[in-house]
Amino acid sequence: MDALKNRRNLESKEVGALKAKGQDASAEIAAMKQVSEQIAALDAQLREAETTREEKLLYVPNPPHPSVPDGAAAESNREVRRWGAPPAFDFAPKPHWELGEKLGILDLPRAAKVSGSGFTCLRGAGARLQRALLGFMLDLHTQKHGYTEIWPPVLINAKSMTGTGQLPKFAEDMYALRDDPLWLAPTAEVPVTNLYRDEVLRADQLPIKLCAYTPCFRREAGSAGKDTRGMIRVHQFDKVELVKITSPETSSAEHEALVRDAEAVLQALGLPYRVMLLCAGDMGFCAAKCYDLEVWCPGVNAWLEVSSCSNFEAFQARRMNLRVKDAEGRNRAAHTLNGSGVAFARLNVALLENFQRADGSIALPEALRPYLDGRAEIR
RNA sequence: GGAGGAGUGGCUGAGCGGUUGAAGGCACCCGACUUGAAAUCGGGCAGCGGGGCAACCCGCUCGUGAGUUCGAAUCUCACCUCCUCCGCCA
Repeated sequence: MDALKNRRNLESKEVGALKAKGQDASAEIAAMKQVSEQIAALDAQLREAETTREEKLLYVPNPPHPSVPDGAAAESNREVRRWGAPPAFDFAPKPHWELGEKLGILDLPRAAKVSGSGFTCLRGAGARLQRALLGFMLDLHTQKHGYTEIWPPVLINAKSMTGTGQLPKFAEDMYALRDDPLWLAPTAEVPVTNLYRDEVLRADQLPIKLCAYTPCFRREAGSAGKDTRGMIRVHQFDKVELVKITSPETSSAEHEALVRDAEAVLQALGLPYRVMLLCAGDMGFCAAKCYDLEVWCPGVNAWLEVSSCSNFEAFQARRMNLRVKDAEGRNRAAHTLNGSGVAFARLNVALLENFQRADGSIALPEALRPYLDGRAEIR
């Protein structure tokens, strides 16, 4: 193939030289025409084979990191550590939907009227609390953890969705627009990581640490009937996301640090949680290793996932052609990581259920008060 | 949405069918001059993939993709992005 192309290149130059001298080159031209036809045929074959191969590769999941435990489902996840103690109540703790409704801060019936089931509407102090959480989390990550704040688009094209691994396999999990080839972001991971798609980064730019607040949209296809009450599993929720782009050498350490950054949110709010290392079977398609942060929610009597911190290693970087130039000047796939820091909906659940009092009012954590004009409770 | 214009190396900017992978400038690197620096002068300097111990060699790349041609940065078509003006609009 390359040899044929080489011949065409060389002899075409000769044709040019002959013509420049005013000589006849029709014999050479005829020969080259044949060569060009051969090249075109081979080229088409090669392209087709490569396209087929790449399409198939897009469906191959990321192999788990060696430190990931075996196992098919959540039962095999390993608890790594636990922080805080579940609160002791001298009354029966209520679930968040009862608390929220009584306080007039959560209006699920009207949200269903506007959009449908699986949507929430917060009101008054509930809405105000979101604004406080947003400021609190972003300040924590930008001021204490060294992340740069990003405010990205949330309507996403197919290339970006493929880059982070949502497409082509998970198209049915996402909302698509009817008239434009765009998708609603299921997580800020997509727009934020894809900011660097098709780039070659210098080692001295790394690690890149970004955080972003965005709404997130998920169809939750296939999870019908699960967690249908309240605001545990909804189609639209808000999230502060942490994203890192690192060299292959440092991604593992950066992953651990990212988990700690997410934990810092829960610690500052005083919410009891545990860190779970997911087993191979419970991890997503893209991750090489993943920790979940699960916060204790006494009202629903369950540990709820408020953050999922993944190291994708080179998986996403290869899909999005994101590379790092190493010391020898070679380009290698970067490593990408992300984790929620943290998701709002379930955080609300945790705040309401953990800090509820017998009379149905809610005590607000100290750390949030500067963001709430000093307010200490919702009642 | 309508009408125009533009996309070339890290940046800028020429080229508009035939040794052009691409002039010039800036930036950068090496060297000379200098006590040092600046200025000046000389030299070097695109990326990706493949082959070789190496000197080097080959292929691809001028927004993307198709096409015309023996040969395309240069011609044709489609798409994408950006800019200007009009309309609409938070």
